[in-house]
Amino acid sequence: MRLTRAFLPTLKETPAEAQIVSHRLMLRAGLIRQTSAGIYAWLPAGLRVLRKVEQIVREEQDRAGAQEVLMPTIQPADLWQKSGRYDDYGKEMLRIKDRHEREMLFGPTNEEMITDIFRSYATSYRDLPRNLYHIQWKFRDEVRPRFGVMRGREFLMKDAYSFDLTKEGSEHSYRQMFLAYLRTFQRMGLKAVPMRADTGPIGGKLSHEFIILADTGESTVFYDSKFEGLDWGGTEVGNDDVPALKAFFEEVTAMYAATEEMHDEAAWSGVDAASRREGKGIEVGHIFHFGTKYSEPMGLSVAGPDGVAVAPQMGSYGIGVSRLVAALIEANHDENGIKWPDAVAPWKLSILNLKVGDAACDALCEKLHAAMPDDAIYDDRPDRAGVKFADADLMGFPWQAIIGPRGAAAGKVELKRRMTGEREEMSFEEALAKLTA
RNA sequence: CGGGGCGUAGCACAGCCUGGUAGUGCGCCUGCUUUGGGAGCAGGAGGUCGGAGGUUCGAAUCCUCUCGCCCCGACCA
Repeated sequence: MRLTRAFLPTLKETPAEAQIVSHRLMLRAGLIRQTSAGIYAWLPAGLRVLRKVEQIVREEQDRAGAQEVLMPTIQPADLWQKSGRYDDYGKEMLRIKDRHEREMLFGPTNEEMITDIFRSYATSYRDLPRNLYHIQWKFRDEVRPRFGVMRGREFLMKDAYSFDLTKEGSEHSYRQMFLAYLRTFQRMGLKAVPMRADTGPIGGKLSHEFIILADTGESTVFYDSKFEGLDWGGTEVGNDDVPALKAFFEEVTAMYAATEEMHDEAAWSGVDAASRREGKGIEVGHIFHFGTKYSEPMGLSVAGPDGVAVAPQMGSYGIGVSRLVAALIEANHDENGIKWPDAVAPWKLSILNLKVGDAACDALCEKLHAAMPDDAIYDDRPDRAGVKFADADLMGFPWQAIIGPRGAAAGKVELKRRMTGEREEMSFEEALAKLTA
């Protein structure tokens, strides 16, 4: 993509409404545009990041055996009247009426709807277990939306729902998601720590929040430093290997991790002093086991092996996909802008032509651009070098190929790594090999 | 939902107290010079001052109502 043709508006100054760094950078780098309080339009660069985050989430859900569906944003009120939450949910639920005066709502979550859908088809214990998820826009009419997409009213969420015959089965489903979440966040280059959590209004007993560590995070967290070195991606635990997954889960949850609210000084003092860590974090995921809280009132039951009807055990598993985009920036930035991890960068590379019009520069840039048409932004604007450096740093492309008259004459490309600031001059071929490795 | 603040050009702001017909910087357009970390000079475009009503000869400015947005606190992916 040529910058002279792209819709990638950057701002030199920070819009007044933005308070936190991710919001400021998202506005300055042209990722999002506010349309009203807590509601944002996603511009090309922001949308590409959102899609990449979404895709990683999707792949790890699939890997864990969950199956994707897509439920609507608008739901009928009667589903919620059945579960009893229509009244409980309060003003946070956006209620609307259609032209026939039917009561509808913009879904804040989907327990009712998925239970209703599943109920229509599941009749036997042989239909269990199942785990269904979707990635869909939600709306919660927050009293005070703030921090950009970190706490918007409209947000993109992945929510999965598991159905099991027994409590033991449901706990296994829970652990599958637990591992999937650790893998998901790690793939994005984030350090995530699972913390035992309050179950809140959704109900149930078993619940964990996933907090990613970022110095600018809102919540204070206490955790064992062992979390920092763990590699979940390499954890080979089969989805259906119940004892192995249980052992894994118990090993991880045995390590101390708690948010301020759940912090236990007695247990904390039992952790080796040298590995006690206190930091800031952002909640990006939350998983719950809640038994028959929805299956019973919604009338979901299947015939058990003995022919007796059983209400399935359920769990729900959320990841704030749009919030993750902001969280990624909170965890990866400096004074010049965003430093996208490779896995989620909108484009892998920015090609900086420092002297548009110079035959050698133009030729080398075009050649590189042609080699990576989908992964590169070619800054072919007739602007000064400083402008291009500033914008490339702001937008946070993992690699910058800096091509100026001096190097270009010798066929040399200077590669800069945004994350570390390292720069190195090399031949075109070497550069291309590095970039496509 | 309680408390506070702000709406003036694409962005950041001044002007308002003390009414006299709108300004600065950045950005944008044209030209010349410049050219490895947000250039210089010259010329130019762009705003019914959030909206409605009122006071007044005259309202960005004073009054009333209204809409929107932001911040602090209680709640949440």
